[in-house]
Amino acid sequence: MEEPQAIAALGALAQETRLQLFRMLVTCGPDGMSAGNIAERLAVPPSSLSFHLQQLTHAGLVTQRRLGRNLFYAAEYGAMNGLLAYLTENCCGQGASCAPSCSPADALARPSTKTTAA
Amino acid sequence: MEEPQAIAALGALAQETRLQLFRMLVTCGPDGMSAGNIAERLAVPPSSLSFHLQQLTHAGLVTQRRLGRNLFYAAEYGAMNGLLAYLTENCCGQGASCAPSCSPADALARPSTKTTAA
DNA sequence: TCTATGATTCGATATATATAGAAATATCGA
DNA sequence: TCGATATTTCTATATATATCGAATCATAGA
Repeated sequence: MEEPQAIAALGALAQETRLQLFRMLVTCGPDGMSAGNIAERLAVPPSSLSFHLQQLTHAGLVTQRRLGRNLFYAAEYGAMNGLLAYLTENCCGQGASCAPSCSPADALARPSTKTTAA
Repeated sequence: MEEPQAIAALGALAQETRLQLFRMLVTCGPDGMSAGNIAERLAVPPSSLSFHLQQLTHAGLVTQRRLGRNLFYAAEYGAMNGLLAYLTENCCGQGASCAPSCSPADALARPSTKTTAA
């Protein structure tokens, strides 16, 4: 992950509603959750939610998928994995051996992303 | 680390100047760097730098220490460690075994902080 | 105490972000 | 095609953040 992407991801998560939203999507797994369902659970007006979903999507942290009338949003585990890798590499001094890797969930979600992230 | 602290840390790092600043401090080690030195290296006006240092300090990511006329700022490895732990725990599904821990640098910088951070 | 230096705080301004109602768009089922 | 539902986009507004010159504060040395 490059610096601009890392900044985008950090900024996307640095907000209460979005952090809670992302955490919820993470627990939901790859199938994700519909926008309406999210709005209800988080008690956020639809238009506000849409704004936050857009922020997360633009940062590459969530993906969108339509199912009938519903739009399902799911956590992009690879992006979070990449962010963790970036932070770990830039926080632990130069030659330190820090083990980041979110491998279980990463493998669950998308095994191919792992190479690009680091 | 709790959610509000995590949000503060994420927000503090979600800015180009501050991310670069923090990365620089990380490479500097526990001794840190004087404000003037930072300002020169990052080519940022003193007042602007002061603002960013305040943001990072308030988020607990850096510490301040006076040496004569100079104020030295150093990376707080424990805070970054805590952030990584928080993100890892909230990104990797529920029961996944993700190893975050920035232990080498944490030990290098301040072995006592480890208990408070997590 | 006076002056120079290092750094912050103040103040003003520009820009970005967050909130949310209203209108528009997309899809489904009848 | 029409109405109902799901969701977004538009629009306005409030709030927060970023920038940086000028003024202020803190320390050291003469």
